[in-house]
Amino acid sequence: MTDLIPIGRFSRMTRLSIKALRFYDEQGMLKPLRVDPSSGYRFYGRVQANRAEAIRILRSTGMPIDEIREVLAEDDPERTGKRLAMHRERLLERLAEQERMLRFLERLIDRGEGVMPYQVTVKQAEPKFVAALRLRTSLAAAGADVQRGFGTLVQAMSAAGAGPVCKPFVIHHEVVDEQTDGDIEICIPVSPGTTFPDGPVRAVEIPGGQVAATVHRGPYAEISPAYHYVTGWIQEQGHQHAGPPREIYLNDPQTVTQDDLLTEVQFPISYG
Amino acid sequence: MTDLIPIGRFSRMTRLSIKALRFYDEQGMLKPLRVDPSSGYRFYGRVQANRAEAIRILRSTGMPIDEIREVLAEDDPERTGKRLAMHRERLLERLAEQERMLRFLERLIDRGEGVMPYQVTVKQAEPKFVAALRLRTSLAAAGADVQRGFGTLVQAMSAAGAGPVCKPFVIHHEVVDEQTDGDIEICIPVSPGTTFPDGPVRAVEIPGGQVAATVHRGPYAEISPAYHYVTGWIQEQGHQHAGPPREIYLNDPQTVTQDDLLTEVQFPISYG
DNA sequence: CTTGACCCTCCTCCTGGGGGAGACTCCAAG
DNA sequence: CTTGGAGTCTCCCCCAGGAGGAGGGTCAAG
Repeated sequence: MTDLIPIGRFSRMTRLSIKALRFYDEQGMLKPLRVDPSSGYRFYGRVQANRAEAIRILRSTGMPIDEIREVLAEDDPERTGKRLAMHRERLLERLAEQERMLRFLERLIDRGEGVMPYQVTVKQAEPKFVAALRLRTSLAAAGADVQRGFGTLVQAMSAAGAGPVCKPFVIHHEVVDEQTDGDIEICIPVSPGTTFPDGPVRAVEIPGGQVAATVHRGPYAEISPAYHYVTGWIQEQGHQHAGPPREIYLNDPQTVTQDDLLTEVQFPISYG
Repeated sequence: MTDLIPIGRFSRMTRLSIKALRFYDEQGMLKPLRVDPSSGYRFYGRVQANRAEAIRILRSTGMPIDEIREVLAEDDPERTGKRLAMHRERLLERLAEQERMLRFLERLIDRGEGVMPYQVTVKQAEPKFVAALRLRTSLAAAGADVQRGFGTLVQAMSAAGAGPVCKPFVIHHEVVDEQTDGDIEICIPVSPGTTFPDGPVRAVEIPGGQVAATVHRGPYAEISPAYHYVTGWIQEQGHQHAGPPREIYLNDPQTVTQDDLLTEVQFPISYG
């Protein structure tokens, strides 16, 4: 009646490996209906194939064992639903992440230029008169801080009756690492002579000069290769660094997608 | 000039953990420029940040270490492109797979009926006169075999001037397991009295009777829980199996998506 | 000279099992 | 009753891709 199924047949029924079944038993998430005390043989009931299948499906979505156990232990279907929804969110996030990386790979393939598709050019940067805001930030907070910084600048500029005359940029006076925060200066070019009342926003003249530059296309988070590429190039050429690097935002995150963002990285150099 | 960067700073530059860097060194995919022979200190060059970044990105898409090593060792950009494209294909496949599972989860959530959303009903199945084709198949080949079987049946029926009078179905005379193949009978109901010339297609009368039935919604590959659910239910109720189970295809894979496929699973029973 | 920040090697641990050794156990046929 | 083959048991080691920590050497600044 309540026929008992040995592990091999149960394995074939549920398409879970024998090893996996024993593992799930050990983990307490799928205990056999009966374990023969003398031989140690595991015997499952048909009813359990059900639960086994659920485990298989959840595992195949990458849900960790502990969580599956919890999900299956949940009586309240509503809470089960919530858990599944949470897992679904996580899956979606990972999916989106992977797709971003995938598109990055695609770009690499499309250009057919190997793994590091940057071209460094040397050019003469003009001196610029800017509205500037100087602050410290960490890599993690940089995105939000720069965003807010530009907001502050735009407000101050409109109060001073000035408009942007050229692309905005950021000067990295110190290296901004993962943890260590660093000193950066957020700049929007304005017409020379513009003045600002006392406050965080100042009018500054940024000197020009020879720069080594390259353009990064893609999400801002992926910009570091561009930096490394340029610094590597400078070293190879035997040039000297001659000032803090700048990032010039060639287009607007509001109007193009992350993947099409263009950021120019400029390093002032002097011929060694 | 060729400044040497100790592992900690290089780790911050590349956002690879120190552990990971040491591991990559050991694996021979990112050897430091110089290793102090007395202290064992690793020193990297700026140029290597480049390669490190590539490794980080490839790893974040889940590419295994060995493959990254090969990709980076490739000189020919075309072959590199090919490799990346292959990896991209694999990523896409996994992505699609995960999305399928995700939709399955979604269905579970939507119904809000817990993890196993099946309802078993008992009903009286009518006897059916069918064009039948009997063959052996394995779980792996079942999809294609059944597809072809229906093709053969339809041909024979049109040759005999008969049309389908009701939904097609398949009888599982033996359990079809992962490896072991089993005996199945593919059936399309036709008007009683239809005859077929000698050949694989025969006219058969399928007896009716009491059946326990449930409907599976979703890809055919995910149907096994329905089977387990019904057999479990039959056992709980104390009924007896009274014949091989049938699958009735309620809609057409040509006209609806995999996710909306409806398959009724019927087990003939007798009250124990 | 000391102190604290770095760095080294070596060891164990994690997840989710896979592979295999060596020993029982079960069932059916001879 | 025996024998053989298939099925099962436990136990141990292995995989990727590192993380975490122990115990000890190094380096530069104060």
